[in-house]
Amino acid sequence: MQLESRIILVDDHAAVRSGYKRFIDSESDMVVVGEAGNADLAFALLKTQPCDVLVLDISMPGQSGLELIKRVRLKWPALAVVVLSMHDSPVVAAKALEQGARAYITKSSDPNELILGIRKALGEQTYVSKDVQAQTSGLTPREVDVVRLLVEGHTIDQVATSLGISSKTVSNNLSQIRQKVGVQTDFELAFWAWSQGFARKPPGFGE
Amino acid sequence: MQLESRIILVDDHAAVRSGYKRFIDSESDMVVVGEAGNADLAFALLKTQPCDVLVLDISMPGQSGLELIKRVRLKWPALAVVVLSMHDSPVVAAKALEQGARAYITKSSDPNELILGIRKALGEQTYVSKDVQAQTSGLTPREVDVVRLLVEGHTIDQVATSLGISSKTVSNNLSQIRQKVGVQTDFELAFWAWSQGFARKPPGFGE
DNA sequence: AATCGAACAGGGAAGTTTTCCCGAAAAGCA
DNA sequence: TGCTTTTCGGGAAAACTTCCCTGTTCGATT
Repeated sequence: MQLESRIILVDDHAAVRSGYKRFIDSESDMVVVGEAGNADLAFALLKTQPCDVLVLDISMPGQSGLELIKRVRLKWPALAVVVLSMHDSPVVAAKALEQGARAYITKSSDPNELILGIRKALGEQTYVSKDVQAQTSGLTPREVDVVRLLVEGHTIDQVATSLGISSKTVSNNLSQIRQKVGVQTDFELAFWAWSQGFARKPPGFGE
Repeated sequence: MQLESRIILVDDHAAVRSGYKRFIDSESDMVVVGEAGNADLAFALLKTQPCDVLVLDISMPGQSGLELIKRVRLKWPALAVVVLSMHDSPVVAAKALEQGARAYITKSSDPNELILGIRKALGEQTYVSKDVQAQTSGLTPREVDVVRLLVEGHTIDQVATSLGISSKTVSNNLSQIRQKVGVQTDFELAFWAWSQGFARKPPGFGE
């Protein structure tokens, strides 16, 4: 395995690509090795340029990103595909994942969400950006943050530190989450989160 | 689906079979529809008698139960197989599950463990009797009870009630369990338990 | 521009739980 | 029949949860 994960960016606006490119390249272990402005160019590029992750906008003129995913997955089934989208709709996200995408990130998300999505995709996990997850779960984006970190095995204090808020607030959040989700115990919450696709497995657990 | 699950019992001691038969038949939704004293007879019986669960001793004269499982699974891959065994060894249990058994129950277990194992097997879940689970997990049998109920979504009070002990004790047990397992939070414990095959999913969660 | 509602952060206080420590009864071995 | 492990729970201090309430911020109306 090489040091850096090679990424190809597909988006019809060159300006958007360059913004994301700058951001991705600033990650020490990721590098953008190619760009394309539409589905056909992307497909052609993939034939000559090996890469680890394909990041693509699903709404492009010409062939849609969704179709491109399908085409790409037929030829390179193992390639990690991360979808960028303007829409924060759970339905669209579900379609993308159904088509074989590993992550679905809205463009209005913090760019770090894209990085996180890429990492999850590289690790063969799936990821949906916070705003979309908030909708499907009925939680607020912040609550999504909290529950995600918690079910990954972090303590309340660790979550508080990593979010830069007090553990009192995290505690209050957790209460609210339990309320909204309708569970009594953290065990139930863990399985709920799991069934929602929040977290696959906490670090260090097999199967 | 018929009202009663049809069960075939395989064990070389007729007395043992009749003991288990009586116990199984006393369950309102289970019925023993056949018995066999060795692997070959069992195989022959299966050809003529449709059934839902095969309950068999793995240590029998002639062809071993393990080999019978393999043979049976080749011909009826969907049949639920529950293994009865004298050995409380995790290694033997693992071998049985590897061969395709859904449950592994020691003969020294409470007969209710067998019933539970049959139910889990019918539900396409796996199950290992408490004494074996205690060994693989490093927990005491009681702790296994507690963690099992908890991760299935019961509250501490519910667990206390259903075990007939005080919730103070269950709390103390849970602390001890967290300690032994080496986890900080209930979320981690949930996933640990899951990875150990303690509980599949709590009631009411899909996928 | 002013307003409204939702999300977010966290303090206070009461109540509950956890944790740690300990002792006693029961079970299980040897 | 002793010896060890397990089980059960009390007590006390520490920690956490819950409920309520105050402010702030921010995006969306009107």
